[in-house]
Amino acid sequence: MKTTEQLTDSMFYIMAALTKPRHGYAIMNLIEERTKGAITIGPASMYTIIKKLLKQDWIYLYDGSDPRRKTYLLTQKGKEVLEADVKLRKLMIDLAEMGLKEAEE
Amino acid sequence: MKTTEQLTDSMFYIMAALTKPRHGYAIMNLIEERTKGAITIGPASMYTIIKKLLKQDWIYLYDGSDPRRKTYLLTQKGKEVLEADVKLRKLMIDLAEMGLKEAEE
DNA sequence: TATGATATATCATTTTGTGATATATCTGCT
DNA sequence: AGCAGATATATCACAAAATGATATATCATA
Repeated sequence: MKTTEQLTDSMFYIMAALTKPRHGYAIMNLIEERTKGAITIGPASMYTIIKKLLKQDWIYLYDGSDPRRKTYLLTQKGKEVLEADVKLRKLMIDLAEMGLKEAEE
Repeated sequence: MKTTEQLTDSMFYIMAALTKPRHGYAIMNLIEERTKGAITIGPASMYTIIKKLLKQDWIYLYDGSDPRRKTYLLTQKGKEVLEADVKLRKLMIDLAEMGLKEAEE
């Protein structure tokens, strides 16, 4: 799938959680809670993706004073990328729903 | 990312197009058109994923009489999987939007 | 003082996605 | 008739992404 700059699902979920400063472990729990366990991101994925997001400058280390609780936050650029992604995702969801409705008739 | 049975983005896009009988090439074009080129799925991804969806019984060969135009359609199971996925995706989008709104204040 | 929760990290493997390429038909143009 | 470009499917070899397993260390509490 090629896009202007589309996020993978995991990236999306993590970035969606980083509109507020949070650390990796908190994000994992947040996602699990909010989706009632339907979506789980384990530590391997979590920290791998955080690294990637840092490299892209979509998130930054908000508070690293305590190495056991490093919080991250979206950069301006990251916020924009997330916003654009939300739009695209909404579009595809609308289309899927339209199709599903039709299919029921 | 572990989920009950979460679709990857590409799977989602393709399945969303298969609420009506369509063949691979048509799906590629449809996705490109509908997203104004923002999302592109090339032939390699397309036919690889179709195979996978067939194996999962989420789609089936709707009309294979013309080998140059094989149309596929969601199975009942596939429809259910897609519906569940739409719900999850909507949930995460809502959360992302909520966060983004907060972040602007 | 042991147990479970909190927290981060990485390696090796698996899973997923894709660029390149091949093949063949069909349509419209000259 | 001959050719170009669109239509359509397919696969291989590689790249990118995600993850299970594992390791490490701290903190709370029973």
